[in-house]
Amino acid sequence: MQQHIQMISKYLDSALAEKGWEKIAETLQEVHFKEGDTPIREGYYHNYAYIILQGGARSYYWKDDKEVITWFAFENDVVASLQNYNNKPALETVSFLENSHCLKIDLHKLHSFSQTDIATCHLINTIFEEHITFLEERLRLLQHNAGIERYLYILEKEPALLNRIPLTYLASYLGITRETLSRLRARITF
Amino acid sequence: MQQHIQMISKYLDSALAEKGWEKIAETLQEVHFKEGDTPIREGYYHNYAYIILQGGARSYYWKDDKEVITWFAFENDVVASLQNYNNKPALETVSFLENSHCLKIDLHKLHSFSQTDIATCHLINTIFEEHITFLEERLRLLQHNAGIERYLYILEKEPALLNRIPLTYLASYLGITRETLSRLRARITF
DNA sequence: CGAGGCCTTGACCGCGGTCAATGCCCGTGG
DNA sequence: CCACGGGCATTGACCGCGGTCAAGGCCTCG
Repeated sequence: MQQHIQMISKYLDSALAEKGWEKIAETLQEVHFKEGDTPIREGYYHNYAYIILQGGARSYYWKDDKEVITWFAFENDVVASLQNYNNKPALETVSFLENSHCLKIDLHKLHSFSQTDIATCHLINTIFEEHITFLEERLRLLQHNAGIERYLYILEKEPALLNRIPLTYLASYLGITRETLSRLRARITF
Repeated sequence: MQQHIQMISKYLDSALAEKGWEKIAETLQEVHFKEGDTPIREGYYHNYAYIILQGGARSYYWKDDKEVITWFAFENDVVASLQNYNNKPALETVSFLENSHCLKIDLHKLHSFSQTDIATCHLINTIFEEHITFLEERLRLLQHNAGIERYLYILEKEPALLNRIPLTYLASYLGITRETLSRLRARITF
């Protein structure tokens, strides 16, 4: 199980320092997903979160008849629905982009550990905080920036993303159409 | 001090059930702000959060030479900078919209209580969770909705907002210009 | 009564959405 | 080995939403 803890490299430093992962790490199980697998579905309850050891996933919801992508997750990221954690149906669908290798976290156990184990409670705090930082940065990007600035932001901050996802997904993530993204890219190249 | 706890009505039910507020409540102090007071400033450290008992505030940052408003807070809302909580300079400025009456929370104490007191740790979890829900809803609003839909959302979900803030602020909050908001409103009225 | 803050309205135009056609890459099957 | 089809990206034509700049109206306060 120590091996699992070592794999959770992203939260390792802060969490192990307070022995935060030890309790939940004992319950972790390794699982594999294939490209296209969709463990978490909008409107449904799902009792697990996942840490991606190898692979990638995306989260999206349906607006009118189109998918709107809200995030991507890759190695060392946590994949979960906050609603599921609170015993409610998910608001988004999570689908794997690649064949993936994950650690499975039981949400009921995590929730109940956090009631009595302060280290687990801190662990959740850390994950929440990181998610808030991500969301606030994303809101800054979307609230008052033109399409070109949104794309340049990805080029600068997440260039690796371009090699792992279709541009159609990136466009949705940036809140623009695939055609507009295509034109923005053409503008930059020449 | 029990009086303070009773005033924190928004988090009272869940928090008091686990005695979450008791430790930090002993350190709360009542403070008053005047319209225009700006306790939290972009780039600066500020050691307090506030619960608004009466009044209102807004948070914003500077983009180019314009203010971009990220949230409003009124009665029973918590006003704080997550960066300040983590001992870093604030990313946003918080300014009071009205003469306000607040409870002041010492962030250092809150942080240190949360290290040993699991109830305080849960309290922070609750506040973080609520903030995540707020941010995710806001991202849905901004990522793939036209101006008119954004305004209609406020009309439906937060109609009281219209009576307390200038339309210029609302426009910024919705990610559009004041002129566009004005035209949208004209379209709806007739 | 004048000044300033806030909202509205007008003219103009560029960004970005929609619809449709075309190009490119690659896997599959004849 | 080549031909076809499907998935994805690009490009074009068109146009409406929303940004910018500027002017004008309304209300409040000094």
